[in-house]
Amino acid sequence: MREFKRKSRVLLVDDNSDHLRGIKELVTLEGCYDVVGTTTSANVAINLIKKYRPDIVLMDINMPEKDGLQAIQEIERLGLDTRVIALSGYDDADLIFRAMKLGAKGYVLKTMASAQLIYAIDEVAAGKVYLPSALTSRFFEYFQRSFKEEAVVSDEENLLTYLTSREEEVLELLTQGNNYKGIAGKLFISETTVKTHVNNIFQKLQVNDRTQAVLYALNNGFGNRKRSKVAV
Amino acid sequence: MREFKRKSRVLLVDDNSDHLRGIKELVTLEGCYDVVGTTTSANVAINLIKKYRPDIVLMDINMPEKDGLQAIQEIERLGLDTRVIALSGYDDADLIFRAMKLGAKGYVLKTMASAQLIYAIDEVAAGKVYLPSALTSRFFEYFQRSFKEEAVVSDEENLLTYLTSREEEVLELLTQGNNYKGIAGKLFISETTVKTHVNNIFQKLQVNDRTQAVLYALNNGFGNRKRSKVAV
DNA sequence: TATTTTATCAATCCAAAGATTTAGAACGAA
DNA sequence: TTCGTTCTAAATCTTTGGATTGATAAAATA
Repeated sequence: MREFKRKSRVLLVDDNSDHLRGIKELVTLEGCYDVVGTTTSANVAINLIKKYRPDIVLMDINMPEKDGLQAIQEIERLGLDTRVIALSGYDDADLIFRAMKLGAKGYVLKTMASAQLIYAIDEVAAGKVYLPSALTSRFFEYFQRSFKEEAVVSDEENLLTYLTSREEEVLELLTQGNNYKGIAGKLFISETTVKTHVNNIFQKLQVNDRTQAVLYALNNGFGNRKRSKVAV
Repeated sequence: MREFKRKSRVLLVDDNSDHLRGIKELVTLEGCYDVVGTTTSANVAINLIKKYRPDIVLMDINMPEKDGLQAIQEIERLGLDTRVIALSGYDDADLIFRAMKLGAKGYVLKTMASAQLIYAIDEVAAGKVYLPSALTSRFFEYFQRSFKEEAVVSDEENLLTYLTSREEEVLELLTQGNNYKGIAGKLFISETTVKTHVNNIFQKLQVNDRTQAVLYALNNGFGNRKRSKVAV
C-alpha cells in the first residue's frame, strides 16, 4: 500500500435523494474519503454494508419506512468494523440517547456546519466516539435524569439503611442465592447465627421470607454494583 | 446588580493541600471566579456547600477517607443548584461513568492543561455538561459495551424459553414474593399443582430453590418492564 | 389415530426455613 | 461504670419448601 493513511470508505444513507447528493458532494470534495455507495433505503444499506464493508456509515435516522435507529442496531449486530454516525434533524435528547445506546459512534445534526460533519467522520474513523459538545450536554442531562428518578425512589424511606453491616453481608449472600449453610460457610459463623441475622433482616425489611427480602434489596438499590434501573 | 455577569462562586476540594493551593491560584488568577472556600475533606465540603451554596464545586474524586464519588452523590441529593465537576488523576472509563451517573456535570483530568479546566468551569457554570472529547469517547465505549453485553446475555441460551406459559405465570408470581399458598389462590389451582409447576421450573432453570429461580428470572430478561442490566 | 405435551391433583417424606427465647462477649457512647 | 448495640450461638418448635411417585384429562402434534 502506497498511501500512509488509507482513505476511509464511506456509505451514505438518507431517504431524501437531494440531501444524499448534497452530502455526497460534500464528502467527496473533501478528498480523503471513498464513497462506496449511497442509498435512500435502510434495508438496501444493510446489504451494501455486508457487501462492501465500509469503514463509516452516515445514517439518517429520520426516515419513514425503516427506522434508522433499528438499522443502526442491525448493523451493530453484524459484528463488523463498520462504525455508524447518526445524522438527524433533531437534537432531541431521547433520540440521541437511543442512537448512542444502540451503538452509534457519532451523532451529527444536519443543520450543523459541514466542517463539523467532516470532523466527526475523521474522529470516528480514528476509532473514537464523537458527539458535538452541545449534544454531549443534552445526552448527559437525559442520562443523569434517568438515574436521578431512580434515586428518588430508593430514598425517602429505605429500610435497608436500618441494617447493620453484618446484616448487609448476610443479605448480600442471600441475593446471590445462598442458603443458610452456604452463608454460614462463607462467613465462618454457625448456621444458627445466620438464622438470627436473617430473622433480624426480615423484621427490619418487614418481609416474611428470603425471597421477599432479596426482592426488596434488589428493588431498593442494594448491590448497585451490578444492577440499576435505566429507563431506555 | 451592576455586573452583567455575576462571578461564579467556586468551592475547591482536594485532599492534597499542595494541589489545592495550585488550583486555587489558577482559578483565582483567572479573575472571573470567587473562590468561596477550599478544603481537604469531603465531609467538610458538604457542610461548606450547605452554608455557602457555591455555583461550582471542583471535587477531587481520588481521596482516601471519604470517597469523592460518594460526596458527589450526597451533594446531588441536597437538591441545590450547585454543580459538581469531578477532578481525577485517572481517565478510567469506569470512574468517568460512575461520576457522571452520580450527577457530576463535568470530569477533568488533573494532567490536562489549565485552560481546559477553566473552560470546563465556564461551560458547567453556563448550565451545560462538559466532558473533554477524549473522555467523552471513553465514556461511550463503556456505555455501549454495557448494553452490548446485555444483548448477548439475553440471547444465546436463555433457559426461560423452555418454560410453558403456565410455568411463566407461576414464575411471575414467584418473582413477586408469593409463597405456594399465595400462588395457588391467585391462579385458582391447588397448592400441590403449584408445587409441581415450581419443581418443573427448578428443573428447567437448573436451580435449587425459589430464590435462585427468581434471581435467574430477573437476571435473564424476565419481567423486563422495569429492569435492565447496566454495569455500574 | 397414536403419541407427546401440558395442566391438574394427591400422598408422602425429609430437609430447610422461619419464629421465639435466652444468653454471653465485645464495643462504644453516655 | 453502665447502658445499648452488635455479633455470636444454642435449643426448640412449627411451618414451609422441595423431591418423588403416580395418576387423570385435555390439547397439541405427529
